[in-house]
Amino acid sequence: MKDLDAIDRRIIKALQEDGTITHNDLAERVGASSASCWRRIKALEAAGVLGRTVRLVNPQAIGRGVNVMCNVRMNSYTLDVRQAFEKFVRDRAEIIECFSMSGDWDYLMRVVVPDVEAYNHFMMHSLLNHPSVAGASSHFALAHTKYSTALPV
Amino acid sequence: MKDLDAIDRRIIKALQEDGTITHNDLAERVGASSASCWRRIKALEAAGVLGRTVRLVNPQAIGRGVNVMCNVRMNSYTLDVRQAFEKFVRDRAEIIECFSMSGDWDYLMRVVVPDVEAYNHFMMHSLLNHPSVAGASSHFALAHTKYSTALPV
DNA sequence: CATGAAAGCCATGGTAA
DNA sequence: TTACCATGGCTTTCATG
Repeated sequence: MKDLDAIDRRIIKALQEDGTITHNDLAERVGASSASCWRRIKALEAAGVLGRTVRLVNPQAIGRGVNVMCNVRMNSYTLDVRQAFEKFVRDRAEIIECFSMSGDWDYLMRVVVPDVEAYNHFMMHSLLNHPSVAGASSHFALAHTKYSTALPV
Repeated sequence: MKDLDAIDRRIIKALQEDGTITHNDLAERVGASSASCWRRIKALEAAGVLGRTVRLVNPQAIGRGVNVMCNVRMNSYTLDVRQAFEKFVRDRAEIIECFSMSGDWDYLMRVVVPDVEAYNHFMMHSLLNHPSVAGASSHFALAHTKYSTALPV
């Protein structure tokens, strides 16, 4: 973990908000020269702090407005059972996020689908058919109150 | 909701993976001309399909590697109580995502913190002190199995 | 040693045919 | 769709504190 000064933090903050900002605008915003920003960005990339630049898409606009939180329990805890499930998770594009959890359930996933029927299909034909899965419990989101990709710095 | 042809879908897919791709590379990848890509992107932006371009940051590298899922229950269901809570959520940078939920709890939040102690502080001094909040239940993530910002198209 | 100023190259976005 | 052009951003150099 790299230690960051105030200007590094401001650079990270700006790039998390807008990945298209030019070095000149960035320089003005963070109070450094454009060349200095360039060098700092390179260093932050090399240190693994800054990752990919991605374009965000409006879920409603492409008919993926329904979010479901799905808790999953494994039917055993051997490495291969878990790895098989994690491969399944990686391969399914509708599973946006997945966490291995402490507590009553083994995994928590966020699944995006067009509608309830599509979720039913996902559950019945994909998830619950998977040999690693012992059970699942789903909760539908009523609204997406907040969504951010920016971590506090 | 705009209807998309195959090329639109490929453009969205590419931009979700790499927001820095040039129109020329994009054109080659999706099988259209660069000018055509440019026009389609403009139209997708105007239709609200394509949103911001953001830079992703490695949570571990900046000391925000601990994810906690926090279920929250309101102490009443009037509009102002909910709005006060949602403002709180927006204002706290460590709350990355928040959903209004069906089921036993009213909200589900993902909170990123440096360590367990910081989460304790967040709970005791911020969340549980909030006048809208009746109770909360937290679950720690052991691993971030999958994280994607790309919706299926 | 890192920074800021300056300048050139080149790739890119935008346009016209 | 293809070709072109001008804009401006990226990258390097160099002097400075």
